[in-house]
Order: sequence, then structure tokens, then C-alpha cells
Amino acid sequence: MPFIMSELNLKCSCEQCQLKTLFFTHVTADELIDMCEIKEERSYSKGDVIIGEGEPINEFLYMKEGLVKLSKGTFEEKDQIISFSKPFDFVSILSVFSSDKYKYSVTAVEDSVVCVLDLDIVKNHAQQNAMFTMDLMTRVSQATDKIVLDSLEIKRKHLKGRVAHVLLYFANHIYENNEFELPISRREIAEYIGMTTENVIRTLSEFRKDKIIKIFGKDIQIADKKRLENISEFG
Amino acid sequence: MPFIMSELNLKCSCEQCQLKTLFFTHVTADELIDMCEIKEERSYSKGDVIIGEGEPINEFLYMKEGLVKLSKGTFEEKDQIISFSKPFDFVSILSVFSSDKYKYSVTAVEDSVVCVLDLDIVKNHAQQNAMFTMDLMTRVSQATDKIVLDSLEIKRKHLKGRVAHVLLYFANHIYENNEFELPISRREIAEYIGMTTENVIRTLSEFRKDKIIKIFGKDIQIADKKRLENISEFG
DNA sequence: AAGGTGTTATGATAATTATCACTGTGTAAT
DNA sequence: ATTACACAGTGATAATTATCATAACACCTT
Repeated sequence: MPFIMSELNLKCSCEQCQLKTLFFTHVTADELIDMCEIKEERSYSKGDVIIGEGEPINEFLYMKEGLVKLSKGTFEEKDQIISFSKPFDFVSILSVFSSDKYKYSVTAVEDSVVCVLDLDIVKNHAQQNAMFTMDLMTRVSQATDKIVLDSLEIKRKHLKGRVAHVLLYFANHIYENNEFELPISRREIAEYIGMTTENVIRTLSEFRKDKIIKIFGKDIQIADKKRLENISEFG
Repeated sequence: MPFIMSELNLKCSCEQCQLKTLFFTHVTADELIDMCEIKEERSYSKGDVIIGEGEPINEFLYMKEGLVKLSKGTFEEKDQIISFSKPFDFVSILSVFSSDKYKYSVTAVEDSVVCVLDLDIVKNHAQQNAMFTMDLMTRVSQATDKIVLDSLEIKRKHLKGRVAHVLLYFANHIYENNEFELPISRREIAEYIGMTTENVIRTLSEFRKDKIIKIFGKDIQIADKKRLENISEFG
């Protein structure tokens, strides 16, 4: 086992890789090396489109570094942002097992590195190894669950609550820090929470005037977290 | 095989049962009979709570007859309706494979019959039969995909568009008829589309005045579908 | 250096939606 | 029969949010 592990680490060295864990737990060592051999890492710059809506699905994507957004275009020019994926999340949660074409786009909002596996190979493993598939399904379900819950959360709030929600989301779940650089524009926040850009900006300004946050361009510092949480919950 | 099938039909006689298909396609005949033996059918009256939010998950539910709503309570008394499940849908799509407690409630909005399987037994099959699990995952993904897509659709529309969307949803996807009895109250429509009850009522009245629909209490007749579709799409 | 483009920002006004208030209506419970 | 209660409906008003206009600024491109 130790030998195998060091072998693996040559190709799959990411400590926290859930994908590796998933394979390692359920797949024989030989197959595992195989997966690490065939996986490809792709780097993207902020703004790059990783997956375009409507493209055929033939790969399985996994976040290694950075941050991406999942979005859907409307018949107007406005996009709707569905969710964000950070390292060790499956990017390919939606559509991959339910359709042959992506129903959403994936775009890098930070410089990102993505692990790419051929989908047929993943499906092959899945068809042969039930425990692996069970585990995969659990993770897919958890991810979609989060999306649905988050969407409900946002839906029941007003403008201010929604903006507060987004700020807390980045602080708590993405950066784990009350001070961070916003990876997205005000317009993208608006697309995420379903409000207009102007109102997002106005709300941020208001939070600044009320000394709840400090703003230096894209840099945000949460100064009064209690109050922000209160606005998110009840405002 | 013919013998087996007739055996099965004694216990699992529903022609269109996807659950049976799922088991039948991937599980040996013996196991299949087993599943049909152990499944339990439960009947509920309109208004009955089938699953309460927070309850432990130990069963797998499948719709045989009727219509149920999936909803989540908020800290206020207002509920949020997430989706509806009709015959041959999995009710247990959300949470079942991602949590040990239901994050949502399931309530009958019509008299309903639900097929119930012990979740451990389903999971056992899933852990032993990869093709079965793959298939299950595909269906689970398709169901959650629909929920996310529907939620985005509703989100990008205004009041009138949302009400039109709901009417078309029931006409096209649930009843497959332009005339139907609304299974839910105006308040529940409001909880589904995230607007107030008064505004839902007002909008329905307006549609009636504009001769787009006819209303006789709960009975709705879509009189001008083109216009309703137009409102749903652009209004 | 000049021009174009996108982002942030703010104000005034219009549109949309919520809230409150009140009226029925039907139905279940006592 | 009478109360209670949820539901349907309508109007007036308040609150919320969108739209339009304008400006400053950064960042490309040429």
C-alpha cells in the first residue's frame, strides 16, 4: 500500500482531492493509477469560458484551483448565475448524468485549474463499481441539494438581505475570511441574486455608509458581521 | 420470462411504473419479485403530510397516483413550494442520498398513492448493482435538473409571467389539458412563485378580464393559450 | 494621446409588488 | 344556529425595485 500511494502521488498529488479519494476508496489500485494517468489538468484565466451552454458533454470536470461560476443565458442578454464551484467541488454536477448537452455554462471567475476525466471512463467505472457510483451519487446529490437550498434562501429575501447573503457566502464559504477580494463584478452579483446592477451597487454603498462593510474597489472588508448576518436573515 | 412477468404483475401491476422498470432492467428476476413483495402502498388524502421536514430518512418514495408538493418552511409562517411530483416521479429525489434527515416536507395536494420501499433495501441493491445505481443516478439527476431549471425560469419572470407559467405548467405537464381543476390554493401558487396571495388573485382576475382564462372557483380553462404563452415568455 | 468599452456610482422617476383593510363565501366544528 | 376559520376577491396606499440618465474612472486598443 505505501508503495502504491507514493506511485500515485507522482500523478495525483493533491492532498484534499475528493476525486482521488472517491476512486481510491472504491477502485482497485491498478485502476486508480489508471485514472491518475489519464486525468488531464487544464488551466484557465479569469473570464475564460470553460464550458459553453449547449456543448456536448464528454468530460467530467473537477475543481483543483480557483473559482468558477455556473450560469445560464436567457433570451435577453442577461445571464443568470446558478452557483459557484470552488476547489474539491465537482463542476459537472448538473447535466452530466442527465443530458448529453450542457444546459449551463461554466466560466472562470478566478484563474482556475480543473481536473478533466473522460466521461466515458468515469461512466465505465460507475457501471462496474456500484460502491463507487453510490458514493458519486451521494456527492452529486449533496451538491444539487446545496444549490436548491441556496436558491430558496435567496428567493425569500429582499434586496438588502440578498446582498448580505452574497457577502457572507464569499466570506464564510469561499474565502473563510471577513476580508476578501470580490471575484465578481456588481453586475454578476446582480445576476446571481436576481436584482439589477444599480441596486446592488446602491445597497453596497448603503452598507458602507452604515459602516457594516468597507469597500476599496473589489476589496471588501466586513466590519460588522453581526449586523450583516442580521440583515441577511431578516432583511 | 412470461411466467415471471405474470408473477410480477400480481404484486406490481402498474403499467408505467418506472421503479419496476428500473429494478427489472438491472436486477435479477428473483430480486425483482422480492422488491415487489416488500413494497408497500400508502394512500393519502388531499392535505395529508406525507413527510415532515426534519424527519429521519429511512424510506424511498415513489408516486403511483395523485399529486404532491415539496415544500420548505421558513422561520416565518410562510412556506416555500419547491416542486410538484406526479405519478411515476421519484418523490425522494432531494435529500435521500445526501442527508439522513429530510430538508423538505412532502404534502398531498390531491388524494395520492405512494409506493414505499425501505431505503436500506434500495441502497443495498444500489451498492451491489452498479448499472441499477447508474440508472437511478441518471433519473435523480434529471429530476433535480428540472427543479433547478424551473426555478431559474420563474426567477427571471415578473408576476404575470410567473402566474402564466404556473397555469401552463399544470395544463401541459400535470393535466395535459387546457381545462383543469387547480389542485392548490391561490396562496400555494403564491408560495410556489414567490409572490403574495393578493397579487396572484389579482393577476388571475386580470387574465379573466382579458379573456385569457375562464375561472370557476378552482376550475381553470385556458381560453387563449397563445397569449398566455406569450405572457409567460416575455411578461 | 485619443477613443472605445466596461465598471462603479448616484439621482430622479416610473413601474412593480407588498401591505393593510375590508367584504364575501363556503365549510367544518360545537 | 352560530362561531370559527381558511379561502377568494377588491381597493387604497406604502414599500420596494427597475429604469433611465449622467458622470467618473480604469483599462484596453490603435
